[in-house]
Amino acid sequence: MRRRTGTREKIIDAAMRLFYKQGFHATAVVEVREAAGVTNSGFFYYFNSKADLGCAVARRYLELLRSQVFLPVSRSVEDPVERVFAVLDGYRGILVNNDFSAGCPMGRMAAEISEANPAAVGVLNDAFRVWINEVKGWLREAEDRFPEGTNLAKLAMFVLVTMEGAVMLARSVRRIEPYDESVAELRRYFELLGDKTRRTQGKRGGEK
Amino acid sequence: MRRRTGTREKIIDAAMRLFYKQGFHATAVVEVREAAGVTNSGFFYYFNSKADLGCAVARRYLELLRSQVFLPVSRSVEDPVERVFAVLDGYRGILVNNDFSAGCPMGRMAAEISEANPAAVGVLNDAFRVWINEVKGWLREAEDRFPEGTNLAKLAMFVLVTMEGAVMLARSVRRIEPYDESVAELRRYFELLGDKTRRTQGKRGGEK
DNA sequence: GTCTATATATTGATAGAC
DNA sequence: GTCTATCAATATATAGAC
Repeated sequence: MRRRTGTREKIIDAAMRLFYKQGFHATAVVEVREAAGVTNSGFFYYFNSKADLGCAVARRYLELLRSQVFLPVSRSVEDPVERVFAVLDGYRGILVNNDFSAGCPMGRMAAEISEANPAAVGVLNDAFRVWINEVKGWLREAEDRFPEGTNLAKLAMFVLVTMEGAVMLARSVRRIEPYDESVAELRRYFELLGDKTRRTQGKRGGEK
Repeated sequence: MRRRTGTREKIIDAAMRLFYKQGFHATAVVEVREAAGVTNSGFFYYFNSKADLGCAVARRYLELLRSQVFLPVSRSVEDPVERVFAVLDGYRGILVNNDFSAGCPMGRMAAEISEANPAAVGVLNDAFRVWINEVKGWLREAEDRFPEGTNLAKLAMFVLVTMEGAVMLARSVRRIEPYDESVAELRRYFELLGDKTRRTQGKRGGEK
């Protein structure tokens, strides 16, 4: 892990923002280096290629997953199941705060570069694994609220899939409703599975 | 609606295939016109710009939705709820038949061009609406299998969201499991909502 | 309506001085 | 490690003959 200051970091930072708002292909290297205040050669001193930058950005997404997505929620929300929905609420915030031009950075990048940049895809897939695993861990903390034998890994993956699909649709129609309604359906699924949690309750949360 | 033969149609056809396998930005106009066997000027005689082509392709997706996705399933599957899952199985086929380089053409395009090409986005959003509406219609045929007051429009949208998210993840990891498991979770949700349909049954299907 | 030829702009990437 | 200058390739798009 590298220091957070420095030119290289500034480039990754700028790229990250541009990529998740405009997409990878739609963003030129020039835009990135201008946003970062770096000269052209400066850029290619730090990165061999645009694909290389893509990898670095993917790795940054993976890092930020813990510090920006999961850790804050872990600290602020006690109930494990409510943590899951708090994470989903975080992605909602990204949508509305960016006027629906950005959703899930990882999902957007994965949708766009799947085949062309195998290295970056590998990192993104690691990130998806981390995402699912974290949610699975929370669900396991509350496993007695789900039916015997419920596959929590698959359920966690389903949460990710719901989020990604909902983000895509909401972004396309530029309205939050598809997102909110999808989360509501997911919530209903959880309830039908037996989870009785409600936003204020937390009968077994936080025992970690 | 235009004739299916003719140069313009050949271009749209070629573009459609390239776009949903490589993406819109990653596909150059040259590739499209070469795949269509059309000269460069020939291309720009029929389309004002690449964005224009994007619109035409989106419109084609919308057309094909009825003829290629919903109509065949309507004819071959009797039970309305099973029709929904038969459609999902169709997208599964796209994934595996293209070795995970293609999933849902509409979803891929929507994820990529959201802001840059408002006209195409409009068409895609129409297509999403048609998709949801068709599924909603099927669910309504089986509405007595769901709890009183179930919002079938939202449920239909949730099916779309699940499919899109699952396609994205399966495409990224190049494995079918995330897709199959997501559909299984959706199936479980339907069961918990009260639907008792099974692949062979159809206790109330096809009364239309 | 299709061809050849070409324009123009932008792209990703390099060379070499300081 | 950062600068100026520049490359070669690719991109979208146009002109004008037939």
